[in-house]
Amino acid sequence: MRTPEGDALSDLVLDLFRLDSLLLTAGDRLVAPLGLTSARWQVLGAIVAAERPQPVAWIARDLGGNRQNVQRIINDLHKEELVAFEVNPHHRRAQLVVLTRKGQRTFRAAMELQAPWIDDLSDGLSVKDIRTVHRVIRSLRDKLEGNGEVEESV
Amino acid sequence: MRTPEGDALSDLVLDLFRLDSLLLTAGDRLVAPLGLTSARWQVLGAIVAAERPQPVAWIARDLGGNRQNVQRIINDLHKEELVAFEVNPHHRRAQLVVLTRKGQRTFRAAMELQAPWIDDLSDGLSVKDIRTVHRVIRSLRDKLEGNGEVEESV
DNA sequence: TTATAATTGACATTATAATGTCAAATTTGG
DNA sequence: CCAAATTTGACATTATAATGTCAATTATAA
Repeated sequence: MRTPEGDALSDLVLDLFRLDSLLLTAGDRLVAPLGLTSARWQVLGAIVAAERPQPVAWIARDLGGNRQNVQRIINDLHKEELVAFEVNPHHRRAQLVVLTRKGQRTFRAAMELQAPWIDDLSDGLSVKDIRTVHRVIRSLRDKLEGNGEVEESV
Repeated sequence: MRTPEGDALSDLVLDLFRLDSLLLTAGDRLVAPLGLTSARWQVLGAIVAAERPQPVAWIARDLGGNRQNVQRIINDLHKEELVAFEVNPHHRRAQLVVLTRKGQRTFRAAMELQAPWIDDLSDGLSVKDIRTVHRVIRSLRDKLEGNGEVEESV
């Protein structure tokens, strides 16, 4: 009915869902003392990771999340003064999102909490296997992101 | 700051989140014609996977989801006559959840849609690598589920 | 048996996420 | 320069998920 690869991947998917939910919950617990959640942490991370300040819609695209939700999260972060908006020379309405001092401190604190936690979580695994996992995950991700775009050759 | 394993795992996590969300969305699209969603499909799967009919709370535990949400989903499935409740000889209130004929047909139809889809998704990957991924995922899952229970030896 | 704790479904409330629409602003193509 | 398409943030609505509480029921232990 299915290929051996399809079977193996099928077996994997449910555990993947479960792991995802466990990671989110663990992340929530980890950074709760900082007033963060997994979602907020991820948004801060996307802002840090970007080379230059971006408007909300771009950050949402980077995250693969939907625009309105990311907007809400960033507005929340703004209320708590973790991010600020800067004038965008290229767009009057779409302001650029940057971390405030407080935002930088909070993000750094989160990463400092993360280090021992992820070290412990990875204990017993080999870098080689983790890389294999990463490669497969990326491959699946890429395949799913190429939304069946059958590009018409002009 | 982090071990090499911790670093590698860190790199992995964000892609894992993204993949998860892509898989859920793809699943939603796949089974939408059947009136299902990823969440409903998963609940049906848990009912099928269990050896014997279970009350809602047990299914929720199997799924690692929260009880109230699973209850809501199962009530929805009940309204659409995909599941039915049976008297539980061991508990007056906690009825046993079973699939109706329609539920069985729908679940089977979902799996038939899934087969070619997952075959295609797994194309290009080796069973060996997929199994490695599964093993690592399971290991992480187990570690996160053992909620720091420092069992006291009596 | 009795009392104490744990489980379970129902209900209510809140939080988060997803979807759709709109007007302002920008970009694109001519 | 102009018109059409796209992007963007704001807003509203709905859907889904999470959290807390309660009474009924069952399980456990004394």
